[in-house]
Amino acid sequence: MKESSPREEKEVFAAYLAKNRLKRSEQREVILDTFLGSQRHLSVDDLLQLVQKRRPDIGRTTVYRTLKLLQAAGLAQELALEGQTRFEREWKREHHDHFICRSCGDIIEFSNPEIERIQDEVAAEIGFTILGHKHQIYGLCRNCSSRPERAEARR
Amino acid sequence: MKESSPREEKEVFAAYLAKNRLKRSEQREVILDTFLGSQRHLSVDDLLQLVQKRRPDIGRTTVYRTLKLLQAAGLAQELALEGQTRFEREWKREHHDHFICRSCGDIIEFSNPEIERIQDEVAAEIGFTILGHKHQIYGLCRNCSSRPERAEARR
DNA sequence: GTTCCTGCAAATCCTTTGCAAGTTC
DNA sequence: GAACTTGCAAAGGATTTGCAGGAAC
Repeated sequence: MKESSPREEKEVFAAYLAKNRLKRSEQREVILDTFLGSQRHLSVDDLLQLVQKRRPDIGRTTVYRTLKLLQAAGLAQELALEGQTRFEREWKREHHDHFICRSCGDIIEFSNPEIERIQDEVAAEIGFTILGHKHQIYGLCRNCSSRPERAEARR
Repeated sequence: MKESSPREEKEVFAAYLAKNRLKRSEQREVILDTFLGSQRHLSVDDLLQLVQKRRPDIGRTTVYRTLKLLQAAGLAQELALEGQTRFEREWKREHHDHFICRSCGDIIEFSNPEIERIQDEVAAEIGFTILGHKHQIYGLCRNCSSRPERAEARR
């Protein structure tokens, strides 16, 4: 499980900006820092709130725009869940998919080489070239499974 | 591969309406008919256009509302794709997932018991109760794979 | 200085909702 | 007639865009 350091990701971002003749800015730095500082699956609002704790004057628009840059730079990945959008770190992370708890909202990552392999086989059978995939499993996490009656109460 | 007849689905819808003390209407009939008449994966716009060929006075709002009813009745299922929403028939259809061609937009269904089985295993390992899942594989279909240069041109 | 950024407000896109008029039971 | 439906217009929520002022190079 190789995790890259935030340091490396900051360099990648700097390189990305340079290559595209874009400029660094205080805002972009704060947003990237905040994003890297949270290991969670953040919504734009989550990120905005965290960012504004440090710099209340940073606007939502800039967060949206910076997230686009992070995606283009390969640092962030968008997760389109039922009804909501989240972002997670992507740099040097192994591919993985997600379990999503419908009760508490928890997101659990998983990866299974078997599934990937079968996927490739099925694709090969129909001559399909895979560029990416989304595999989300919805249900109740362990905690919420054991408290079905009050599941919603656990936020 | 057991396919139910439109007839059966119409009865199911009628029963659903009756059970919920809702009323039948010309509009609902036309929308359901049109929906059943197309074996494709329809967007709301697709459906609206088809519906309006028959009854130009049926509004988009009614299509939205009727689709909700069809989902509630178990006749339609929403497919949340990257950036767009589609609807497909659900009644008595076996569970399946989708390949989506990013070039021509074609949607190919597939199902693989192996994958489902592994999925269940992985879920069991972490005590997760599966309620549903979404497995979408994006890429290029056979046709578009073989014409990479002009892929976008194929609509 | 020129080019790029930022935040705001306004614009989009997709979907839902309020409401008055029309239908179904 | 009471209850439900419809279509329109308006409202919502999420995301993008135009633009004038501000920062980076």
